[in-house]
Amino acid sequence: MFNQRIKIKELLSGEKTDYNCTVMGWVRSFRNNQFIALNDGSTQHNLQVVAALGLLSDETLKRITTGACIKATGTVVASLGKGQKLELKATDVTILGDSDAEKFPLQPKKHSLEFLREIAHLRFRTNTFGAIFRIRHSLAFAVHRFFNERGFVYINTPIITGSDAEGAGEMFRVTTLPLDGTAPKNENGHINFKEDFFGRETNLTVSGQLEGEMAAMAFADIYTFGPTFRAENSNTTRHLAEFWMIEPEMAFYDLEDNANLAEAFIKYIIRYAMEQNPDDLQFLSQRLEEEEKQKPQNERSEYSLLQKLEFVINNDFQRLTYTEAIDILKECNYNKKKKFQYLIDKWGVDLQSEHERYLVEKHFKKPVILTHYPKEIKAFYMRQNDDGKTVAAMDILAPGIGEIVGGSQREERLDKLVNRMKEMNIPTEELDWYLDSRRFGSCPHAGFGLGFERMVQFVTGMTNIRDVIPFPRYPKSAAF
RNA sequence: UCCUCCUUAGCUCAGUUGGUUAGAGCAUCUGACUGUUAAUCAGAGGGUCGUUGGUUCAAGUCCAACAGGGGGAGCCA
Repeated sequence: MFNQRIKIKELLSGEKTDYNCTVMGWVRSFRNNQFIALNDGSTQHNLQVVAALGLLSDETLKRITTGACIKATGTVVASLGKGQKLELKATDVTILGDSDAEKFPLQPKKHSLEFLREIAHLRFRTNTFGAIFRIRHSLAFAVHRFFNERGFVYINTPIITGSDAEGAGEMFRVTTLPLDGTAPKNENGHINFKEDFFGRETNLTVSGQLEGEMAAMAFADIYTFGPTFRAENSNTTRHLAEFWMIEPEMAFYDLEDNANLAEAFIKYIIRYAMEQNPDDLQFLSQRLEEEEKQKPQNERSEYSLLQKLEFVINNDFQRLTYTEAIDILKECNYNKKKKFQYLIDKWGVDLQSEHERYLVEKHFKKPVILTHYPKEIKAFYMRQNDDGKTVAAMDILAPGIGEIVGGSQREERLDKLVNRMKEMNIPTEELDWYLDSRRFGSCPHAGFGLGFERMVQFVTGMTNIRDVIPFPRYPKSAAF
């Protein structure tokens, strides 16, 4: 009966003392041959297990090492020491799993994030990653809660897709055909995918949006939350080859409704994490402040992580159009003094990250919702505005992260959609099923995609996206 | 993919203008101490200086290529 254990979070949050219980967890440090700092992942805090001198054999004492898994039974008492309110006065300590002190890579000291990334299978056992993944869980849970409260239907869109016409990025091929050159060929000498498992070319999904739109044409409000794959050779702190994306799609929403939902959604899940994980956020906030102290003064941020989150949930996001943004950028000192690597000279250019950062971090100092982009730099399915130049697109830019949401009102008018697809050389035959939604009961609708890891980055303050997903996948890396 | 920086003990780092036997803290091991908070004190072990090639009387130190990592850019969420 292992489940008679009490979780350390529950034990430490109680006011009650002088009762017997059993805890199980992993040793963080062992001081003075008496004091075991024990963590079971339920909370940031360790439980101090006190094994009185003489209670345990020398042989057992030697096996209580950093990383070892133990079971401790005893009495919960008010602590005599200063660092904690409660502690467990042990009557018995059993070793469940040894951890060779000479080989276990984690020590009771600070490790670099780079080193921990190399031992991703063990980094869950550190304070920092414990906090990150408990917060990640809360955010994921809050995603479902938010949409459920609003009557959205959770739709699972396919991970293996047949459509290769979305143009959302490079894709990973899915096939069971042999790679040694013996794959069946057709009369042109190309590989004959009719003989492949699915009888056609298939890939891992780059977005569930098109399928999501089909469901929105029946349930009105839906969302997806699943893994997404991009085979781009991106080596940055904000890209992964495998990441999780949330894509709501709403019938009877225009661009403004869409932006309102996105803003409310982001604030809701941040607030939920702040309520559920105050200790974890406090820890990460302090950790960042210490890191900031290493930096020169002018590079330090004005606000702590907690202050930043507080500010975001209590203030409106700044909304402006692409055209307004270009005007601001054109007139700003950075542009005039040629501090931008890419100078803003004319309407129609795509914004570089330096421009997005200027708007968000220097000019407005808050999250920004940019709308009405030129149609040339956006996807085919976005609704064309009456000016003939722009589409009803919407990007949300977050300080320190950049684009966290990309969305739009969708083009619901069949003729306009087909024309745009032809202009952009997107084969309409491949997406005939998608066009059916515009043939049969089409309606105004909108949606967006939110990169879950980028959201976790924003809330935890982690600067590298590889540190907010348990086992990151990126070019030349799929260990574990 | 491009630009840039880095690679010295298990970890974090120092190592002078190229010059004898490459150092520290933590970790590990041995011992001491025992209400400690990354416990403390004493001692010990631990290195193919990322790899390969080059320059030189002499390379951890200079040069080149490759590998791995960080940061930035592009692609985007």
